[in-house]
Amino acid sequence: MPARLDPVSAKRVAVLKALGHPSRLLITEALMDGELCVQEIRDLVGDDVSTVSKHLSILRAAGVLASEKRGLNVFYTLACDCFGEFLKCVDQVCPVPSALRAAGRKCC
Amino acid sequence: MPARLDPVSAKRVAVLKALGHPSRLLITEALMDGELCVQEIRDLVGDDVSTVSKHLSILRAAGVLASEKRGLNVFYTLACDCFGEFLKCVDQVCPVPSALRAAGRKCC
DNA sequence: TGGTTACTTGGCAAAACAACCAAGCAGAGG
DNA sequence: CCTCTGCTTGGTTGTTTTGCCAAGTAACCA
Repeated sequence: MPARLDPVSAKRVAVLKALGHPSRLLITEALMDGELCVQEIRDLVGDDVSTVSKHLSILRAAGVLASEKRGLNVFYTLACDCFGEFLKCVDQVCPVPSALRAAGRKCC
Repeated sequence: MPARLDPVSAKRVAVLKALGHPSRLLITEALMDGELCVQEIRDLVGDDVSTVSKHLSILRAAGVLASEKRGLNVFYTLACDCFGEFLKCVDQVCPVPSALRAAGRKCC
């Protein structure tokens, strides 16, 4: 990575990298339906608890998730309500044939 | 990756992973100002041409970029006009203190 | 206090990724 | 035809990531 990255882009990379993993995206998508504790997330993705915990750390460090400890459990939630909108944006970054774009059709 | 991913999420992961690299994000951001050929991109990121070419392959495979050969040059462009909107969405997936969210303030 | 549950952290081996060099390939122009 | 430029592909090496096990920490309960 020779080129220096400005802080804004660096934060973007952190978020994108955090979400660019099958298990981590799955976790984040699941949290759109509400908070989950680590065990529930473990059942969802099927990995070892330690692996899940590390995934969650990465997502929290990137600012995607927030966590709250209640009793013995740690509950994870989306840090931002706009994640659904974000996913729509991801889906719109799509391979539209340039012919369509040249014809003035927008993909979003 | 034990849990099977549905095709939609798999595509999302590909896009997010492709953009979750400093050079690749830099390239994509630069293309918002218009098409660039490989040499120009090489000057931008400062990597070896072969490295740049591989980055571009990844971005094209993910559907983020499109390429067109004209003469000796290969020009790369954004596959979708909505990339600026996408970046806004990325920036909005932010670490807002839960206190703010609890108070009903939306981050986006 | 000791035990149990829930989670995190450290450490390690396997896998994936990144970046370089070298070689190959395709057009353009002698 | 040859050569040169622009880009891609193959190969190698070094780094990063991933995922498991084991050990450690924290909160609850008896």
